[in-house]
Amino acid sequence: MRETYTITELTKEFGVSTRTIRFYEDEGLIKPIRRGRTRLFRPSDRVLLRQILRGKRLGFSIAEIKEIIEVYKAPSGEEGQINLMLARINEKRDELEQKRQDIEDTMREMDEAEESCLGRLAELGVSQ
Amino acid sequence: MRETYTITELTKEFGVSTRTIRFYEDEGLIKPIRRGRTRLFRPSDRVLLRQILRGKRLGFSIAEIKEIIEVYKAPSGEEGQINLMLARINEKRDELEQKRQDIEDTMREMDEAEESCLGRLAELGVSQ
DNA sequence: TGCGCAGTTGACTTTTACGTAAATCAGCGA
DNA sequence: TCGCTGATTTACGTAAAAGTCAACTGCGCA
Repeated sequence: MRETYTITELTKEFGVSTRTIRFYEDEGLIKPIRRGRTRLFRPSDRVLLRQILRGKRLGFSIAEIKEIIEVYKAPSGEEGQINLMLARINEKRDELEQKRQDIEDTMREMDEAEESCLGRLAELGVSQ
Repeated sequence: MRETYTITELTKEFGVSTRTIRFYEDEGLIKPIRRGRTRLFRPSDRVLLRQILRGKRLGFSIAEIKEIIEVYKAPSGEEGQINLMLARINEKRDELEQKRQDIEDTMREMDEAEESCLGRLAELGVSQ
């Protein structure tokens, strides 16, 4: 496992711009360490970036992704805090479940559209 | 099944503003009929609106949702057109599959976070 | 017939998530 | 020491997806 990554290494690996990565830092999503002025990304920053991009693909806003990332972090040991965190986890799970359902529904309609296309192709094949 | 719906009926049912619905019309996603100047939405428009909002929840842009809606519509009978449509369907399916995978991954991490929380709660319970 | 309400149009504004450009800096190989 | 390469900071720009506001219209009804 590498110690650190430069910003351009990460842009190449994930297909995003330096601007994007710095923007996520500004938003408080990642906190790379510095050597002088230049950023050095640890493996944990890389994991975070992967999670951020995953969240983006699912249509979560930066604010929502921030919330999700907060959830991943272990909460401070206090009982109230932990229960609050458990509640948040369930909220996020519900949102994900909704998205999962949306995907299933869309997939089903794709299947129907495909069937219809194949049916039409068959007709054309027969009539030729 | 109702014949038509007014715009406010749909805003209430789907929790969106009239501006939003008119915006989707401007973008060519729905084409309600008119009685004079006022819009009348048929059941098919309502179905379209449902599909649009589903697409939005999944993080598709209006342009992408437009593409998906095009896919639902049966293509013109020509063979080339139908094959093109089949290719598009598979593209969209791949995107959905990616999202599905992203959901699974996020769900798993949620589970881990929950485990960790429950573990901490157990520790607290024991030590009391 | 006058009022209020629901609907429409058009223009301007806002928020989010970056893109882009300019100026600056730090290391390093010739 | 020069110049290049890659990184940084600051600031302005922008596209998408609506929000907001103002002015107008038509209709049911008291």
